[in-house]
Amino acid sequence: MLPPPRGRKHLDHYLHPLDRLAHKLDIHHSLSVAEKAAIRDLPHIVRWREAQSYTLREGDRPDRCAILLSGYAFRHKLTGDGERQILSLHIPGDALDFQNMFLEESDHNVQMLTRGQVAEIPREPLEELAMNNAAVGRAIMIHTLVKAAIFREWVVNVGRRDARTRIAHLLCEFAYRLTTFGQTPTGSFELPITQEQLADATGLTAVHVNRVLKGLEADGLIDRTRRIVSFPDWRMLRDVGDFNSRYLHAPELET
Amino acid sequence: MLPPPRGRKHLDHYLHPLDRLAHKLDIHHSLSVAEKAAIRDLPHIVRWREAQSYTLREGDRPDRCAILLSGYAFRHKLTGDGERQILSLHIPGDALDFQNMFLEESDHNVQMLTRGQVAEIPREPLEELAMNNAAVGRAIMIHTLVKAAIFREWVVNVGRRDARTRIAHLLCEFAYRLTTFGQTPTGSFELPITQEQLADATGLTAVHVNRVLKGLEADGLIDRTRRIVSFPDWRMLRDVGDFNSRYLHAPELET
DNA sequence: CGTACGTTTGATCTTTCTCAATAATGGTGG
DNA sequence: CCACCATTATTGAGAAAGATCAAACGTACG
Repeated sequence: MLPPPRGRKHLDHYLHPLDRLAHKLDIHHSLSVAEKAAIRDLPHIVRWREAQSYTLREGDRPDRCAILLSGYAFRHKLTGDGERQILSLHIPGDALDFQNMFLEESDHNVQMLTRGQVAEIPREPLEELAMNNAAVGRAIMIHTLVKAAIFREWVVNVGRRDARTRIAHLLCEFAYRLTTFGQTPTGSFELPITQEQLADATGLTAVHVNRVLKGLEADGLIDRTRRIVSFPDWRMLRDVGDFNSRYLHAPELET
Repeated sequence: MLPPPRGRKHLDHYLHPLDRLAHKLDIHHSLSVAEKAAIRDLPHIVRWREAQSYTLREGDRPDRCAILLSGYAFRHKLTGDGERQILSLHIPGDALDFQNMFLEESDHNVQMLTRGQVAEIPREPLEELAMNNAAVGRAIMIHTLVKAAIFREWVVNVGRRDARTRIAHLLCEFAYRLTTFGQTPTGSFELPITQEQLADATGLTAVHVNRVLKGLEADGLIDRTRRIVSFPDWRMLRDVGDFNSRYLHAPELET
């Protein structure tokens, strides 16, 4: 699930871009072939985005919704002191801002974590489809509600868990979502994120994140190569991270 | 905005119960008279709920949605260690679980903070109205999105603000929501919440909350009488709490 | 091969937590 | 209205998780 190296052909090349979205919505609320086709037929533009580039900024009033097709993105907000809190991590197939269909002004930022592709759908036709096609509308509502459930779990994570548990939980969530919704084969997972970003996602400092990661590694819970993390023992990490997947409202994982 | 004393007539007596909901939805997305009437005509049962009683429990699969009519409620989740994190506070007119219309299993608990009334609407007719009446559907979507925006702000609050700012922010949010959506006259606000609940909402301990509250009081930012807090200087508290109302997507306040 | 960015480590400091005891408060029954 | 009980608030002392500061080390990439 790493972003494609520049210039190399990516698997996605063989899929229609919006199939990613249709597939993800379909997992929570199954859609007919016609409904999936209606999604695929939405007008859209596919763009490559560089790492760190902004998809959305606080205060913007965008007239389109972005769907992440490849690579990773994250959502964040800044405090008055300029401190950053990362609010969510996004994987291919995620809608980065369905919110824009209904709220005027964005209250947060969305930024690419890695290089990747984004499909931009104009607000109007997407909204029309959502309102006129009951199943699609329902699927979008469900997607939104699951995102809200994830925000709630993040409040718990940051508010009531210690550093080690917090980081383990974040890693578990990411792995779980990748396995359930992504094209990733089961087994090992990777996350190209800096320790500073990890700190901003967990409400810690980069220095402390570093120490916790080393601790998890020393205990055999994670393996690290550069900015990439993999998990040799899912079940153990899940226990350490106090991770229960109920809030993701997704099909159970085997493992 | 305190809950009505038992046995005394409450103002609400003179309103149709679901007007509260219609009014709140109307603020974010204006509804016609007919649309508001359609909401009012939804089948429902009004119940009194005692303080501390549960409206919804994690794991439940409810077949109705609850609307808070009077009193306050809160949403929370427990960690594996049994620690509680409060996720949101609710004021009259709030939908306590629109989520139930679309997701099977609840991933959190909702509990009454004070005694109050709740209207329960069966899932089916509510869902039907939402799907068939575009404006109502849109209004419900917006209500859901604003709730999600509030969860995001809570992640920021708990993740990246110090104790004093955190508590001041929570108080500001509550006051702002009451003023914007409630029937409360401007000026002073009250919140019947224990310090332990405040601690669970801010990711702190009750002891520390106590110290912070005394500090805020000593600095003239809040007044306290028993479990009730009021704010003599809104603007100052807003600055201390790093509070910016953008995320509430509500009309600006005068003050 | 030098620069910029990210990681690692040590030493020290602060906020916040923990534990424990005491004081208020609110509600209840008499 | 009063005494009693349970909950909540308050306060102090000590401990600890995590933050801060500062420096050294790696690595990627132009």
